[in-house]
Amino acid sequence: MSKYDATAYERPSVAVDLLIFTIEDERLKCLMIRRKEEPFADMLALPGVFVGIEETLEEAAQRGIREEAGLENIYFEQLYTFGGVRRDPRMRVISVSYMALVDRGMLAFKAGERTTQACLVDVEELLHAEGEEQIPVAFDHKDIIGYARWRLQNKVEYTSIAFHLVPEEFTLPELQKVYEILLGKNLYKANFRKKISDRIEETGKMTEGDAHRPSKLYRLKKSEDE
Amino acid sequence: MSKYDATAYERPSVAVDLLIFTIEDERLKCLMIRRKEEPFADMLALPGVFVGIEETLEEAAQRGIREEAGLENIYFEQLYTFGGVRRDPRMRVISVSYMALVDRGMLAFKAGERTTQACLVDVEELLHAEGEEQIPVAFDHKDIIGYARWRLQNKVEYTSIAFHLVPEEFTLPELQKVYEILLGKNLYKANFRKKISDRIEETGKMTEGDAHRPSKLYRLKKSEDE
DNA sequence: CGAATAGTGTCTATAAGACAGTATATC
DNA sequence: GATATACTGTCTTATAGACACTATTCG
Repeated sequence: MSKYDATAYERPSVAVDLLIFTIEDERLKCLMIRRKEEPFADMLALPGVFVGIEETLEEAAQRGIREEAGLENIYFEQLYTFGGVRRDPRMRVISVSYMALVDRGMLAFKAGERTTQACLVDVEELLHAEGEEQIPVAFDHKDIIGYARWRLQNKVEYTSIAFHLVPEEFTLPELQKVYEILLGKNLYKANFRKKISDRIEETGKMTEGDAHRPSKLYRLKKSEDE
Repeated sequence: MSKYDATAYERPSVAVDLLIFTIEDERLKCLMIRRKEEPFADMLALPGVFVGIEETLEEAAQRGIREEAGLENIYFEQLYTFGGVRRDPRMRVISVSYMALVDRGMLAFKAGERTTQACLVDVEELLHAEGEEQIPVAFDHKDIIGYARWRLQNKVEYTSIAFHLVPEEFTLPELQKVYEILLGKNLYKANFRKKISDRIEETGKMTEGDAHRPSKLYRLKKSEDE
């Protein structure tokens, strides 16, 4: 670091790309934007912002989440930094990706609706569709989503990250469904409950109005988390 | 991304900082450089290079490892990207950190010796020394090392990352010692062997010349790893 | 043979997995 | 009572942890 004068070098642009995940209709979805301009016009892309010279990476991510999704104070974490030379055909852009998780109820727009630009894209479809059905994705954003999907699956197993995808008060069947979606497999009720029992506490409330036995509402216990 | 013209913005510099870890004298050590210039003159710092405009992050990391440690083809992985606004008092520098692991035998310089600039610093000492004994570290590099230390401890538990810290052919007592150093606790021989038995294979060779029972030499089995 | 380190067998405790049963709403 | 979903008990299996024992080299 000491032997180079950075001012003499041509500098790349630094951007923050955002992966805002949620669960909708029992599917994992990612917030994406339909591009209006070249390159990749009319294709789907991750929302992102350039990092201001007086702004930390976290601040840039937070700003992006606010500007692109209208969200404040949601959970997010740095994912990975992508630095391929020709990721963006216009110029060199290094992209620090941040992954955010949010309960569907926090998102402003309604199911199916596409706001001016933003829409929720089914992650498995996007990643695994073949041939005709393949969804065109701009830049290297499909790779980024694939990496995030992988990390999410891993982190579900050893952290409480899944709790960010349900409301503050949730039922166990609801939470279990989120785990099943992220893990891609079904779980046994009894075992699931044993596993998470020490991370939750009862609210005293119950669900109402369903044509079957009501469910207890829980919340995440204080301490730990990630 | 589409609504901004990045060329209009002032751009940060992008550097790669390198954490090159090894085991020496049964201690985890990190390769560091004594700075000769301000800021932080005479303090220890992580080696690093600026990312060239036609160079991927991985290429920059690889180049740094070659230039600063004389190493080729060693294991490394991206760690985290640090983007605080005043990390470097001279200018805005965003640093993508890479963590490399190498067997002590691969490093050119001898124990205790300090090459022109490079030396091996005891990680626990650097992180936990208090008051008088505290080791002055430049920039936010102590935080970076602390983060790497934490990640290393986690990854030891669920990956084969520790194998990069021993020679290609190693004994189980030797490998166990590395695990103990990274985990910060002692392990039972029998249990350790059970746990890793399916990741290793015998070479057929044994250690020689010690005043006690010789030890079998193993190598990492193909497949998996991380 | 003693010192030193390498290597193994086995019991116990804890967690993961599977499945069957009971409970409580609405209609 | 039928249906639908919530919830619980318990057996089995796999894995982690603790400890005692045997093995092989040198001097």
